[in-house]
Amino acid sequence: MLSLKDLSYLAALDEFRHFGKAAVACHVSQPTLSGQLKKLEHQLGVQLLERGSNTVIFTYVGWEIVQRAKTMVLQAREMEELARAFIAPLNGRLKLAIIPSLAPYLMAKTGPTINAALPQLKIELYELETQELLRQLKNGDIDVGILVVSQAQAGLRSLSLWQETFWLAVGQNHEWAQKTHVTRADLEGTELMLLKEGHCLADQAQQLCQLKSQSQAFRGASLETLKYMVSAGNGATLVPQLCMDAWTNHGDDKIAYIPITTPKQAREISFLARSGSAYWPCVEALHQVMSSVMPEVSQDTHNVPVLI
Amino acid sequence: MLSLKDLSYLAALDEFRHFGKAAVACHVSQPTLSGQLKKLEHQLGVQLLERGSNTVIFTYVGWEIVQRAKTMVLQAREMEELARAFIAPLNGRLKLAIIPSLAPYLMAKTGPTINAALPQLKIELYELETQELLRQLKNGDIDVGILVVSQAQAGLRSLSLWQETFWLAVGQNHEWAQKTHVTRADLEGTELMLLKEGHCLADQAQQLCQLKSQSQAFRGASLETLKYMVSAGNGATLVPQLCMDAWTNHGDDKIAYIPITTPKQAREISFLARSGSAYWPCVEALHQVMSSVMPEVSQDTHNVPVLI
DNA sequence: GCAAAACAATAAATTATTTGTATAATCGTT
DNA sequence: AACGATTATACAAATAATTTATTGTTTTGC
Repeated sequence: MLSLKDLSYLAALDEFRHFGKAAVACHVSQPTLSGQLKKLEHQLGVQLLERGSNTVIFTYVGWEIVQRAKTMVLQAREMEELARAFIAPLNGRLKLAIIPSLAPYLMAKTGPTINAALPQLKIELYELETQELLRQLKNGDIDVGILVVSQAQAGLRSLSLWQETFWLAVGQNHEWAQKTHVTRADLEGTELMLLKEGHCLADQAQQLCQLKSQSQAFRGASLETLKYMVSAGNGATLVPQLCMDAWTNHGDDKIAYIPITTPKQAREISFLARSGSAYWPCVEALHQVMSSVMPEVSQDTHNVPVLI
Repeated sequence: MLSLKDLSYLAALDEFRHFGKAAVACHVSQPTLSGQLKKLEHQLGVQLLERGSNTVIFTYVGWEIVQRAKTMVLQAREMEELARAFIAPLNGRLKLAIIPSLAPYLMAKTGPTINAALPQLKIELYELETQELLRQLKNGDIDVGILVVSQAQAGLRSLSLWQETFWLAVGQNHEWAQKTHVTRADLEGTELMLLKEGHCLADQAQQLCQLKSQSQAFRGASLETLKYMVSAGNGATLVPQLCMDAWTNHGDDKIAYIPITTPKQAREISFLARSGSAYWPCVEALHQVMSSVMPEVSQDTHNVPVLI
């Protein structure tokens, strides 16, 4: 197989038209360059040069070959250059997926801080439901996921980010609108509006309410949809804390958010990446930055039963 | 320096996503491929792959690199392909220069035969005066020359093509128009119209007429110009045989061509190429084809004093 | 002309690299 | 916990690249 080194010798010879000088430029001895070019000619099966004691003349094929050789040597240099630009671990490109019930609120909250702390890190953000997220994470389509990890995943490594409490959201005119808190017992058997199948939040809510199967008439495509349903007085839903924060921050007072106590309910948000991921330093850095922005986890929620 | 072979290993791994299969495709053992890719990563200073026992996932840099690697491997193949197309010696491109007093007539006479006999040979034709022709021949700007060789040239090899006799061309009304022949003695001291300085034909004519120095009022830029001068009755000139053949073939009867005898005068036309030329087989083939087309050299012109 | 210099080719020894075989380690699966 | 599939490692063997020293030409300078 052709060797890039030999091609670089050829390119140097084209530049200097002198074996000795070309050899110096390539940091090798003259016999090396001479011999390797002879080998190259043998490999290609054509005479590239006419050698005179005082002249180096390229044949027509030699000229054609040397042109291509130069571009290939250049490409090799560019390849090394490209790699060098990525040596710093946080200069890379990270494909990050987040579950839909978390993505917009988490990124809105942490995005600016991430950009400030890791300006060189280019994040490609995906919004994927748990199963698809795990699939893509395993086959390399994405590099990191932020999701609710129910069980240890083979080949994946996790880093816990936060415990996110659940709140009950009802319209202003809802019968529970004035409640200061609800208990888990209150919720059992209650009909909540949930997200479509596949969203882990739906599973979590069902588990919380002890519902056997989902016979709900309405299943929302997104939390934003559910928000409009609730604010219009159409029943209640369960929202994660970040989502609630985002809504209340926008001064949306058509919805009452009621804390769930006795016991407080939460889901554990984790980073997940492949065990051997080259991006692990990246993941750790990102984890640290995000952690610094997350609200304190109240003492109460520690060691609560964590939902899947 | 990066190795094309390693890049091909990387490309194969991208194709199969499996070290073992990629190794088979590259005709090497799995540890070889494994080791060389590790070396490649070390050379580039970046991790190209995430290795799992059941997965091969390219990092972002790895993906970028492998794309470039594929194009480079392809280019190498194309380079080999290109060379292969030139292995047949007569498939090349030959830069041929001919002196101006010969070029148009020689190519008109031999061109069709050359094309028929060597259809794959691409000839780039140049028309150069002797000194410039030798210079370009030596530095490789051209590969073969057809000219009148006065003396052996260092580093060049010649092949005799033909001895071309000279004829005296005069207008129909010239005092010599009815002569059946002229002798060398007749010409001595005669004023002939010659080509510009640098044309070897001018030197040859001067030598023939024993003129000390050129004080001619008119010196033609080309034989075609001289032809018009002569046909208009403006004196005489010396033309080489091929030129005369071409003219008479066109039925130009305003000019009388008078053979020069006692002794017959001729110039030796030769091929000249660099001693180490890769095109020598080409030159020989071309020489043979051209020879077959040239007029027979009459017995008389053998061993005549050959002009420079 | 002849000696010296310049240049590339060659020879032989050394060093570096690539490769293969055998084996170990890892991970997921049963 | 053992197995199967897959990749990594160790080490020896083969291959290739490189160097120094030398030779053979050609050019140059006297």
